[in-house]
This record gives sequence, C-alpha cells and structure tokens, in this order.
Amino acid sequence: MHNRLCYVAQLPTKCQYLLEILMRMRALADQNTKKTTIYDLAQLAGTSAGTVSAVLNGNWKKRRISEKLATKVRNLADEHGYALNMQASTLRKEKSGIIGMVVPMYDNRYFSSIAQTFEKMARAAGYFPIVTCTQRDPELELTAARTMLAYQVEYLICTGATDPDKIHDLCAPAGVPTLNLDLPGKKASSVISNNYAGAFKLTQKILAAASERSQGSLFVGGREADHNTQERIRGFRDAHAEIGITVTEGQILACGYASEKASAALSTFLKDAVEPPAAMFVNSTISLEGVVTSLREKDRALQDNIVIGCFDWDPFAALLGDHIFMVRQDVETMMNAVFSMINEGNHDELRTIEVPPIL
Amino acid sequence: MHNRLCYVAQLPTKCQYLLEILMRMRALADQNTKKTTIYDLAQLAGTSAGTVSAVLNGNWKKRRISEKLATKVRNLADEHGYALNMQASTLRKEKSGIIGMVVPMYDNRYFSSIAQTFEKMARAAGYFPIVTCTQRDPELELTAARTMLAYQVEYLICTGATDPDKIHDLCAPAGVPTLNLDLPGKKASSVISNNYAGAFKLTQKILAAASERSQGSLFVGGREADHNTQERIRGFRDAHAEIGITVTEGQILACGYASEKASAALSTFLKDAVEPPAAMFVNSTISLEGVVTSLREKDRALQDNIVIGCFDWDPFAALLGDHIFMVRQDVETMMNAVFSMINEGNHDELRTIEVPPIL
DNA sequence: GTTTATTGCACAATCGATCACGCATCAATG
DNA sequence: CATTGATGCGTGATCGATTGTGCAATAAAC
Repeated sequence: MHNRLCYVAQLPTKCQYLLEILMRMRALADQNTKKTTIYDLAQLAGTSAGTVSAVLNGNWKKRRISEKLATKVRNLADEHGYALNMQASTLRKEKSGIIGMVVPMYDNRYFSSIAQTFEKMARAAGYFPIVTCTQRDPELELTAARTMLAYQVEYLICTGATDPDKIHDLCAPAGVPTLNLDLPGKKASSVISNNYAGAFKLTQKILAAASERSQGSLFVGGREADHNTQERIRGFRDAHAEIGITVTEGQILACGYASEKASAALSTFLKDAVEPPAAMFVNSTISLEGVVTSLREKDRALQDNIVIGCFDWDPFAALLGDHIFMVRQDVETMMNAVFSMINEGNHDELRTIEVPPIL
Repeated sequence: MHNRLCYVAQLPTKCQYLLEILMRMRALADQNTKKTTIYDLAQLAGTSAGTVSAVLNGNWKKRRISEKLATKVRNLADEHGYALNMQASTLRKEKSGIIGMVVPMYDNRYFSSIAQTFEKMARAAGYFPIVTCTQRDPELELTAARTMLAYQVEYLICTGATDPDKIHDLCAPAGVPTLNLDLPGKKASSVISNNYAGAFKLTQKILAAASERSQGSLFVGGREADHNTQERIRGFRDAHAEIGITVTEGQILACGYASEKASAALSTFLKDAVEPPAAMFVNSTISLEGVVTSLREKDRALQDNIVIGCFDWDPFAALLGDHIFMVRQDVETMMNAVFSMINEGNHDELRTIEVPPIL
C-alpha cells in the first residue's frame, strides 16, 4: 500500500525534495506516537497485512496460517504495543459490537446501579458498552441517540426516557433495535418494575406501621404523566381502598422528581394542613432527599413521627430510622431480562416484562 | 464506486443470475434497515459523494458549493434520516473526537458526580465522552484502557486508578495523553483533592466536637498504599499533634474501602477496646456505610455518641445526625482543571493540581 | 474576441482491517 | 511422470467519509 508520496509525483523536483524532507521530519516526530498498524507488522514480519489481521483476530486456523508465523506476528504485535483500530474493523465488518444506553442521571443508587450492571453484563456478553446520561433533557435524549447511531451501536437501551418512542423512530430506519428499561414505550419491548404491586405492598406496610394514628397519608414525587407514577398511585389508592379508605386528590403531590420540588410541595402542604400526615409514600430517593430536608427544617421531631415508604433504595436513607421503609428495584433481574431479550434476537414481538421489586 | 457485483463478473451466466436475485432479495429486506450513506444521498441529489460530505460536515463554503445544492442535500438527508458513520469519518480524519475515562465505580456520590460532570463538560468541549467503570480491578483497568485505545480515544482520564502509570505506559506509545484524577500518578499530570488540608481540618472539627470526652479517636477505611489515604492519615496525625496528642498505629484501620471491610475492622476493634472511641475519621462514604451498620448492630445509641468525620459527601449520610461531619470533594473545580489542561495541550510539563475540598 | 478570474463541482486516493479468491509448493497417489 | 489434494499465504476489493486536485462553465477584464 500506501505510498504517501504518490500523488505528488509530478511536482517539480525541488518541490518534491522539500516535501520529502517535510515527510521525513514528520515521520521522525511521529515515530513514538504514531500507532502501529497491521501493515507495519506485516513489513516487520515479512508477510502480508491480511495474514497479520487473520492472526490477530483469531481466525488464522481457518486461513491455514502456520503456528510459527502466527507466534512471530503475535510477538511483534506485543513488542510494538499494537492496538486494533476499531473504526477500520467496524467499517469493514459492518458490525461495531457497541451497545448503547441512555440514562437520565447517575446520582442515585438506582440509576448508577443500572449503569454499572449494564456495563458488567454487556462486557460479559462480548459487547462494548457506551452509557450516556441525558440529564432528564428530552432534547439531549434525542441528540444522544443520534450520536449513538453515528457510532453504529447495535442496540440502544433507553432507560427512564421521557419519550422512548421517538428514540425508537430514530433508530428503526437505521436497523437498530431499541429496548426500554424502567419506563415502558409502545414501539419496543420494555423491562420495568412491577410498580403497582410494589406500591401496593409498600403502602400496606406504611399504613400498618402508622395504624395507631389516623391523620391520613400522602403521596409525594413523580410526574402524573409517566407510567411508573400512575401505576404507583394506583397501588397506593388500592391499598387504601382495601382497608376502606378513599384517597383524595389533595393527598397526591406528583410534583416532579427533583428534591427541591418535593421539598417545596411538602412545605406548602404542611402549611395548609391541620395536622401532619401519619404516613408518606415517597416516589424516589431524590424526592426523599427533599422530603427529609423539609421535615428537618420544619421540626426536628417530625421526621421521627412520620412513617415513610420510599419507592427506591439507598443505603444511608435506609439507616435514617426505623420508621422508614424502602423498596428496592431488582436491577440485576431487570438487566438479565434485557440481555436475554437481546440474545433472543426477536425484535418483532413486543413484550413488557414486569420485575417485582424487593421489599 | 462500489459495484457490489464487480468481482463476480467472470462467473458463468447462470450463476450471475442467481447471485443477482439474491442481491435483490437482500436489498429488499434491507430497504428499511440499511443505513443511508452519502453515496445514496449523492445519487438522489444527482451529485457526488464528496459534495454531500462537504455539505453535511459544514465546510461547503470552503468548497464553493452553491446554497441551492446544499439545501437540497440537507433536505434529502433529513428525509432519509441520514446519520454519519463515525467509524468511516474517524478512520479517514484520523481523529475520533472521543475522550475516555475510567472510573472505579458509579455507586457513590463522588464517582457518579465525577462521571456526570465529565460527560457534561466533555460534550460542551465538543468531545464524545466514553466512561467505563473498572470495579477496582487492576486487570480490568488495563483491559479497559486497551479497548479505549482501540476506539482511538484522544485523551484518557484515569480516575482513582490503582496503577495509573501502567495505563500511561500503554497509552504513550500510541500518542494518547493521559491525565490522572483523584489519585495521582508519576508519569502524567494529576488533578486531586487537597487531601492533607481537608483531613487536617476535618480532624480538627471532630476533635473539637468530641472534646468533652477523651477516649481517643480512630481512622477507618482506605488503603495505606494509596496516596490519598497516606495524606489523609498525615492530616489526621498532624491535627492531633497540634493539640498535643500522638496517634498510635492501633488507631489507624486502613482496611480497604469496601463497606464490609470497614464494618469487620471496626467490629474487631470495638471487641478489644475498653471503651468506644469519641471520634472517628472515616475515609469514604462506602466505608461509612460499613461503620454505621456496624455501630447500629452493636448498640443503637452508640452511633449518636460518636462524632464522625467522613472524607466524602452523601446527602442522606449528612442527614444521619448532627454529630456527623462531611467534607465534599469539589468535583466541579477538579473537572474544570482537567479540561483546562486538555485545552492547553501541553502534555510535556507534568503538574499536580490540588483542589481544596469543601467542608 | 481572447485572456484571466471565479464559481461550482466531480474524481479518485486514502484511512486500517477484513475476507473471498487464487496461486504456489510439496507430498501422495495412480 | 501426470494428477490430485492439502498446506500456506499473498492479492486486491471493500466498508463510508474526507480532501487534494483538476476540469468545465460562466463572468470579468483587457
């Protein structure tokens, strides 16, 4: 290959000369930084690039290359710190081995555990995982998806995406299957927690723990628009109905997930309320942060008197007191479901898998 | 380009015919999934691939392409959901725009905040961030670095790496500069917290808060081998020395970071000790998790009686009680330092930047 | 009307790895 | 000695985007 001077062959001699000096200087400067390619190794081993490639990517037996040459090439590769150029490999093979995931945030145990488990399992399955967090920004979600497409991801996992179907529409024409995690979508298969059952049980638990009092209960956090919040509210209501209590609209504060919003919503509620609630269902650890802060500010003792159930787990939050119950979403099982769907490879049949959370 | 049949041109006619049918079937099946390329767009626009490329990557003015043709191409690209093939682009440009980071874990606020901030700033600087967590496994650290090299990263940030210098040795021959974050290395510039000063002040604080008692203090968590732990121990000792106390070896439990290890180490200490310590310096939130769990198990009241200083921050841990102090490492400032070093582009001069943590 | 400048674009080489073909060499068989 | 088969490896096209170069066509200048 690859005579870098070939297209200047017709230049006047003097010009050629200068150019050659320039090239040589550049080569000198690059000596230690330029990456070794299979062509370099081929030259060193006195063989061809195709052979080097076959040796290094493992199918040299198929190509009937001698053990001796193979070891020679491998040794040279080690010596020179050869690293495969993935871009070239991907371009030729038309298969990147990359699996992408978008996630709203890293800064709580649920999502960071998702990211970490995803990476581990993806690697175990032979993929190269790329995770990107989209800061709960719908625009960024799409941009991130587009970028992932540009990098030729083979799958895209949309975790807690605000509009997973739009991402699907972006990926489908490119032949890239998507999968929804945590929040379901209508156009691709989904793996989510069994929010209803989890919320139902959690509500039962806090109602039982607060049974000696009767000042009522509260649901804090989340967005009414999203599926998970809806299901959890349904579980919350039904657990009340079971013991003959009807939940009113005023008891539902779906104010968003952000901690400040939960804090603000709770504060206004408490100001208007005659008495503080006996039990609270908090829709995420992020919201819980706001709730506990808010209670602390208002009245140090208050926190210890309200029974709290939180749909999500955090080790320190769990240590906050005996009156606080947490359900932990089963990330391991959810991610296993994700990868078994990927391995199955059937992307036509849409499924929704609901994984029971751990109480 | 790119007649996909060209090298079968000499086959017998019948064979050619069958092959063509096969190709056509494949084309039909691919229709909706095959990615659009600049060649497709060129054909549709009645122009050349080079022109399409120039239009879409923005230097069409330099190439003197008419506004009219440019908009035509752009419209076609939109219609057909064209996505750039980054592998091809990178291969040709020999510049990936990818910036990599390895991080030990995601599951605590410090590292997850690092990952999140890194992504945000990398994107703002025009890079594509790839973050990978290496589970504190030295082997995986190297494998991850090698993989990143294969993906042609332009920089590699090593966060909390057990052996950043080995990663540097891997990257240097490939011309990829590295940078150490959180834990320093000897072969590349480093951005770290000012561990000594932070530990000194934190120790002062817990000693003052526990001053009415005299049962002594304890240092829990971390590894004596790593720089951060050494510096924090030094700060811990000096803050004691300042008020005339000498710290003995028995007071230092550098048992590793894992929560179970901290828990175990503390339990054995408490078993042998005459009295529990008045103050404890805990080296990370992970270790704190073990410490608090251990105290809880032993004696519910114990936790409220020991003054704890933790070198790291977590919102719920901070809410655990009034007797617990946390220093928060200044991730924003640290990451700004990282990116300003990258933008400077001077990788010869080795520097270590120490960022004061926030008390 | 010829020369020069400018505009607008096509062409083809190139990045590094992969893989379908095919060519040499040597041993074994008839 | 000719034929067949196996062994071992080189050749060249290819993936999609980028970019240096060159060639028309039109406009401007003389």
